[in-house]
Amino acid sequence: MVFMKSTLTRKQREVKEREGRILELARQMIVQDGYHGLSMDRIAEALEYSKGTIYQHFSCKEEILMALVNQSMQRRVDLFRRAAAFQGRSRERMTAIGASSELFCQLYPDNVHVEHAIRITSIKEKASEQRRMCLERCEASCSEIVRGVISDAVAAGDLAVEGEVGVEQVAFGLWSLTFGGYSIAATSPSLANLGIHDPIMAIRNNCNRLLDGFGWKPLAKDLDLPALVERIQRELFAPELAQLAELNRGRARRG
Amino acid sequence: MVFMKSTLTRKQREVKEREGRILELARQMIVQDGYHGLSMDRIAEALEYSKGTIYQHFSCKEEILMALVNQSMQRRVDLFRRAAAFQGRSRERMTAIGASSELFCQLYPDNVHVEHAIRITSIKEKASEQRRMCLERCEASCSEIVRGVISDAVAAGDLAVEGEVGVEQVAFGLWSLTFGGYSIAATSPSLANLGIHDPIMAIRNNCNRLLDGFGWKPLAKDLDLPALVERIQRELFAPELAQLAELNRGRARRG
DNA sequence: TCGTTTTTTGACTACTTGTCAAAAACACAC
DNA sequence: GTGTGTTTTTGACAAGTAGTCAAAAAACGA
Repeated sequence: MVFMKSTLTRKQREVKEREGRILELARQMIVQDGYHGLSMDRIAEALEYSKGTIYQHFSCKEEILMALVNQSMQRRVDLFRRAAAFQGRSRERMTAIGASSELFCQLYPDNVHVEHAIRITSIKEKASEQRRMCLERCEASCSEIVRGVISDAVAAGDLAVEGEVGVEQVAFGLWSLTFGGYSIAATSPSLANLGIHDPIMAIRNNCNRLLDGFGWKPLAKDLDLPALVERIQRELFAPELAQLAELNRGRARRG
Repeated sequence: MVFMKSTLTRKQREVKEREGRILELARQMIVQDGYHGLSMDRIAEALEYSKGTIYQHFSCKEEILMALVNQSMQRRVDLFRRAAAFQGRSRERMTAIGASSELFCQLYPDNVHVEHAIRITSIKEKASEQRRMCLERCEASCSEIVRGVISDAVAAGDLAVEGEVGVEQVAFGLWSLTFGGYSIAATSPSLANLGIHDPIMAIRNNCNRLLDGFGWKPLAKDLDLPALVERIQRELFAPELAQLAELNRGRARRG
């Protein structure tokens, strides 16, 4: 076949669509019963295909995990990129990245579980080179975007790096704080008992304290952060906010 | 038997000793191949007991995980308690807790993996009420110790809490930063490529930046932190330091 | 030495991932 | 429609898990 009516044959589209359904179901399974709840047998049964067909899409369980995490990570990179392009001072741009991170975690709450899963077992080793590279590229992109903003801050004289503190130190601090915070929030059911009722705001606040500690100007007290975040959301992430509102409406309806 | 020669019969001691061997082996398995590498069959085979005997000690895999984590957590509580008793200003005492945390992670590096594992699958649900309670008590103890020092700081006027910032907020910040930092350090092999060559020092530095951001006096710049940490280690954790040195010597010899 | 209690065993069930030869579905020429 | 070659789908199969339980073995007490 030299040329095709569409970019894909009917069959190919069908297969693609099935792949999506597999991933969707896998995501649900992981959310419900954790990594252990993900079973190739049950996927095949639920989708009314034989196991062999599922294995034609994903050569092992780990491939599904990696596909899921890559799906999310690509969206995260997109959000980060748009955030870093925010017009303003370096600290405002970093606030935009923070806002995009919050949005990401709210839009794709399942992702926390999946990301946890790939960090535990030796999943990366079993997955294909291709999928591993994809994840690495996404992570590198995120890291680079963040470090870019930090470097800009240094260049603009808003942030002083000296001695032990380097661009990487700041990036690692933010990464630890957000990754740790969201992980705890997702896996510690009794966080409210410990006095944290709004984890997202708590994490946002902690990030700002950390940046203040690094002396990144303007300091939090010199910014109207609520207004800034509101503006960022409005200017950069209007579609995502609408999507989130829709999602919450659906959740409220369901229970 | 109304009274016994020893507190335990010979048989009971034998059983206790075996339980220790099971846990030791399980820990090794988890370190080597992650949660997936832990197999009841293989434990039985390696220890030359039948599976049934292993199941007499631990009714399921999750019980082993929980036993391991409890083992570590009890040691952590002990370290935290001793750290909080350090004589000095509130921030110095918090530095002592930080030092104890560093020590803990170095003495029991396997624990990071185990703690990760119990956070992922629904292990807590499957484990016995007893073991679950034990873990909860340990976590509560750690949290309480940290919050105690923070409260003391507030009472002494070294730290101002107002508005959104409460004692819990500071505690959550430190928890996120250390948990996240050590998790990333343990599971991201390429951290050095990202410019972080000494994760422990990086995490320590970040914690101090965060506390500076909260305005916890004396600020890092007004303290001789290296000297303080050295003093804390010498005064409070001499035995653990020796243990660690021994451990490192062993590691150096092996590889 | 013998009966009783406790401990240990390994075959068993029910599940998992992953493979692969054979069967079914499909595409296409005539 | 019919025949033919290719692709896709299937489900029985191997090899490995967790956990159970009746029966065998060991320990104990008299």
